[in-house]
Amino acid sequence: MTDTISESTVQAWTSLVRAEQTVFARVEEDLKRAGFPPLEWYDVLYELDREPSGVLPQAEVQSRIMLAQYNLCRLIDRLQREELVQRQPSPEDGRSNLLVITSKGRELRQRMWPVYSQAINAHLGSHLGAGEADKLALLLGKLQTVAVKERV
Amino acid sequence: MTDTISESTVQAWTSLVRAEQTVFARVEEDLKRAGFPPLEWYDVLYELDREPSGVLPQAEVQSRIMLAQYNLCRLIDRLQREELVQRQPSPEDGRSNLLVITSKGRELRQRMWPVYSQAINAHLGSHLGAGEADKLALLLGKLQTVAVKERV
DNA sequence: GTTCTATATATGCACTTGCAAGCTCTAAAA
DNA sequence: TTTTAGAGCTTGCAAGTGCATATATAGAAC
Repeated sequence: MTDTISESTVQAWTSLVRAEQTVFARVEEDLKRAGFPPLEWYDVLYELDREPSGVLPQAEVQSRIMLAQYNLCRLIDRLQREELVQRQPSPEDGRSNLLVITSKGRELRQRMWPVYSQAINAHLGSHLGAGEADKLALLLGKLQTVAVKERV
Repeated sequence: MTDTISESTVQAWTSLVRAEQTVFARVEEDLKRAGFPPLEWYDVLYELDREPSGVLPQAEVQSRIMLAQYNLCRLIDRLQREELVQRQPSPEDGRSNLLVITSKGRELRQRMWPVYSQAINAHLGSHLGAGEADKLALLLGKLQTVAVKERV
């Protein structure tokens, strides 16, 4: 691999970081202003609420969202303290927790969505013309390739 | 504004957040593995090193990078502790600091760049074909519009 | 010149995060 | 069956962050 990097790549990198951080901060600000918790709370509630049973092993949630294990653990502590989810010992694997969303948790997620979706529209959707959102998602998808074997 | 959001917009949002966070984490991991500090350190050193004089008011650095005021303040504390920058009272404005990069600071930035650029290539550039980086940067640029007057 | 408002920076406190290490249980090896 | 490796989760501690507020200076209004 050469030691040089194209101007285009640098440009893509900086605009990626700046755009994401800007938009993310604005969306989260809107949620906060409406009295809602941070987005990671939503992420967990979303994964559980999506399951008809409302139940998932903690490790499964772990694998779906972007949080280090110890951070998820402590996030669950907070959610549990607010009675949005519960931890239950897994009957199948003695090491594992099952996470169960409560009705209060489902209800919170449901109340958050209108504010959340509107914020996404305002800070992202409204800046893109027809077809541009799809193009953007397509390009960003190429960066997502699962990094197996990166751990040399 | 309607209460609905297009599937494309949601898709753009999720891929934006996931792509950025993934790539960012990988790049920073490479830097850390090479024994270097976090990217925000680079950002500050970069802005100063870019000035031939190596001097900028703290507020100016503030406006160029994405950090809250109090976070920049404490980041400068750390940089100063490592003798990478110095704070000097501004002769023109008694409230203001001038930040001065030291030779140690310039040298660190210079040593970081090869690792940094290679990481950007590995985790971003290499995933994109010819022209795609430009297209991506263009689309992301549309999200960047300065949010004046958002502070109602 | 005094007062009032705004800008630039810093800090105490509570909360969150990263790291390293721990505990408990599973599954494979011996 | 005992040992060993390791998966899943938790936790103590140090470091970083957000919030509200404090300090100091600048500039405008009076």
